[in-house]
Amino acid sequence: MKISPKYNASEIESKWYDYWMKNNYFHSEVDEREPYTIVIPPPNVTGVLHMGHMLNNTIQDVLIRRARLLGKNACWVPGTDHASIATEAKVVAKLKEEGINKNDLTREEFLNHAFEWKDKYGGIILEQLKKLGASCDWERTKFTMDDDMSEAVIKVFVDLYNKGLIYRGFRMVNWDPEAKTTLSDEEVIYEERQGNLYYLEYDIVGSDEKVTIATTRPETILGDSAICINPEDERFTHLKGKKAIVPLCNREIPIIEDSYVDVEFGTGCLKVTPAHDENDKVLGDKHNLEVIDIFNEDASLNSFGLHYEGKDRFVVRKEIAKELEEKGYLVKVEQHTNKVGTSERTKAVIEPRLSDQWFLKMEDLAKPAIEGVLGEDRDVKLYPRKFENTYRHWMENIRDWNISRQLWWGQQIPAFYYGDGKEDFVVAETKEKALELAKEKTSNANLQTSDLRQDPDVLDTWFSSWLWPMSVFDGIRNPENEEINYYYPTNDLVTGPDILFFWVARMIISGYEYKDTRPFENVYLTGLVRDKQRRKMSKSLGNSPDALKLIEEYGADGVRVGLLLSSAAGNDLLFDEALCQQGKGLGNKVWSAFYLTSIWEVSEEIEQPEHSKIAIDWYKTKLQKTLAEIEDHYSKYRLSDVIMSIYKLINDDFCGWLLEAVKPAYQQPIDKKTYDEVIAIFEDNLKVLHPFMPFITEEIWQLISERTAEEALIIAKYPAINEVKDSSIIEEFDFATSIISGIRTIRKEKNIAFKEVIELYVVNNENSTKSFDSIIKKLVNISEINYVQEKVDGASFRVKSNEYFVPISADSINVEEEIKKITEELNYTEGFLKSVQKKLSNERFVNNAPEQVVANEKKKEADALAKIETLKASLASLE
RNA sequence: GGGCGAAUAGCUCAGUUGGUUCAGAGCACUUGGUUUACACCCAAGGGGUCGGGGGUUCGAAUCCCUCUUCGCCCA
Repeated sequence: MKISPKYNASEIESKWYDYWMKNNYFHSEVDEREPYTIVIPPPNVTGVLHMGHMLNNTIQDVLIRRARLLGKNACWVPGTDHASIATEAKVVAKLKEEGINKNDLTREEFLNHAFEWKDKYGGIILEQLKKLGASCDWERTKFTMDDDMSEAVIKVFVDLYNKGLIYRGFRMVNWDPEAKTTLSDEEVIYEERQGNLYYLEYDIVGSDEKVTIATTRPETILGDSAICINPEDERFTHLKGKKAIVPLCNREIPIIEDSYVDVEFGTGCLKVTPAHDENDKVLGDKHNLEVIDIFNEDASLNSFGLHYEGKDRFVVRKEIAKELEEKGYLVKVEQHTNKVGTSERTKAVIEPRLSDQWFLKMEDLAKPAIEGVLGEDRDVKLYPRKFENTYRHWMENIRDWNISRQLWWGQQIPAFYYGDGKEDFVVAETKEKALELAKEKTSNANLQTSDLRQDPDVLDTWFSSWLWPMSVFDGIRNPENEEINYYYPTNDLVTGPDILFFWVARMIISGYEYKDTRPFENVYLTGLVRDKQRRKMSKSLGNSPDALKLIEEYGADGVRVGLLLSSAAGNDLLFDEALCQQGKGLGNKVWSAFYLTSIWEVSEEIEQPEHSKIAIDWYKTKLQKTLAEIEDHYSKYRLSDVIMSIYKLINDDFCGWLLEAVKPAYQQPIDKKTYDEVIAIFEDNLKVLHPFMPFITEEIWQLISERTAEEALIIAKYPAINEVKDSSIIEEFDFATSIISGIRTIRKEKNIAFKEVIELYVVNNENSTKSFDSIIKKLVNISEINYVQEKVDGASFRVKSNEYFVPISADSINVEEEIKKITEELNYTEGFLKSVQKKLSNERFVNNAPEQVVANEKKKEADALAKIETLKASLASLE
């Protein structure tokens, strides 16, 4: 068959993806083989592919394809996440564009719009993953709001409630005034903001004294319920037991004492606003203070805001500062930098707010998950291990999880209210069951479903995704079904460290709670993808390359290799398109090597030449050694080292040395034995490379010979890995390459063209093997290698104590230069010898160092001595 | 403010129990090379006080102390 000398990625990639799909290689069914399972971290249903996904999913695909080649039953479950806040925000924005206000819609109408949106844009990202080559089992695609998935979520909620782990609490929560919802602590991003520190004077009741406090939020004085001083602080002793008057609203508030107050900060005197600050809330509870909430749900002021009622908090901050100044309460204003919590989704400044929420008690649930990861047997292993510390810190300080969200998009909380009392509700999977429970609880047999009002809030998205590894196999609803028993626990999880707590830790918690086992064995935490300036890639910066364009330009194979080349687990990846170029370069290299073999004419007539036989023997050993190395890297999840090893194997060893060694002269045929062996070796290389570059390897595999569907590369058998017992051939080969390098250097220095045949003379002090002579002769165009006892006139170089000579015409020999070169080498070697001997003459070294180390130093000494002999002899003959 | 981690070549990073991987890889750079598979190529080469200082040791990139700078998480 005629092979094109150039490789065209885009045509070939879609061809093979279709072929794999058609033959159903990605699909997995329960069978007798060992399973290998990965569940995808479900991307947001409305998301588009970005660099982080590309990295993530390439890693997963490498692991899955490798498992497939190793003969395991590989199952990669794809899917998407309903991402309640993000998706609802997008739908609200889209409706707004159409002139529709969410508040004018019923819940049902809104959800119809949302599902319409989801059906239209949902899953685009999964289509994009196909372009990358992701070999997911698409028949298993799940969505966190599929009916069965939602059922599982509700079932778990009810179960946890019945176990007494879910409770309703009036708590300080993070309130997003723009989305009008609570956020979990993890969804709040703290940003450093430049603000002001306002120093305000409060009058003291019944005296002319005043007290000055410092605050960053003057608008909250209207919610003040105390002034707090440190009991140790002598500056304020005189205020103990007195009362202060809040400016503007003229309310009297007590002056309390608590050691919580930092005497160094501000004036050492604190105003307490329990409704609007978490620490103040704690103080308030302790000292039994009044709670005065001055905000509406959009963070504008309510009636406690006096004449500021209805105005936004930031407007009020400016205006009230002005009023306070005019009325003489404002002493001074200082510049002050503080950390402000903002919403991850809407970017709005979050407001601590007291509200009714649902919470999950975490402390006891977390215990098995702490033991699982940090216990001695490391039931769940994190890669890289440095994240164990972060995990420990979080898990040991875990707080109850606020699982309710004031949204419509998501699983509605299955709590049903039948009255106005705080405890007038029941929790059940369906309204019918709820009615029964409510009848029981109230002893009112006349209750109707219409008397029940379901809690309007939905559950936090993570409350559905924490079940993901179980629920995709229906393990919650049917805990003993065949699939969950076969595929669960899954093997590897690949995700970013930014969701170690949001998601990974919670899956581990739910796994131990509901299956009494880990959800996965290994967690590979990838780094974040950053640009060359180390900035996080983001839409707003516009520094994220278009993923699909990259694939178009470099091919999916090239992009995959490019991404993995520089991404050690847990390290951020500084993305540079040049890496994709390197990936594409490897593809070209492989293709071009294949093209070379395709144009050879094969002859059964000729014998296998010596140089081919040796080169093939060497490569086979080298391959075994590299396979073992690769195995080791895989076991440590060091994929960038795996691809680097493969890169060097193919680029340097296979193309650079083996093919050069066996390549017949121009337009000469190659012997059949060598050809067959080279092709077999090529096939092994393709198998090793396949997980990283699935497309080009399958293409070449199928071009090498006609294959049936059962013989496709994607399901081929990975090369056997045998222990290398004798690696002397590799050492001998390395010695030969040093000789080849030496000759190349001489050719370059002396301007001897490659096509000019030269002779080589050797003084073989090392008594090194001659078996590589044929290869040396071929690779550096030498007519004859002559073994001699004495130095020969010409250019020279040394490998260990061996000396090599290339005779050249007398006028191009510069004796002085030769002497200088040899003298330098001699000086260096003598210096080296001296340091070695110094070590060896140190009694404490010889007595304390391990035998192996001492023996090695002795060998270094002997080698150096031999080399010095050679160099001195050379010098003597030149002078 | 609390916790965790990092600093090695121009860049990105390896370097496991202190000595056989001990100063390394890839990229970038410099120089030379194309009738012979690949210029998306090949070859040769330069380049680092292992962040600073101190200590332990026969021996330190590696262990300890300290300082500096940076990153991440949490409050």
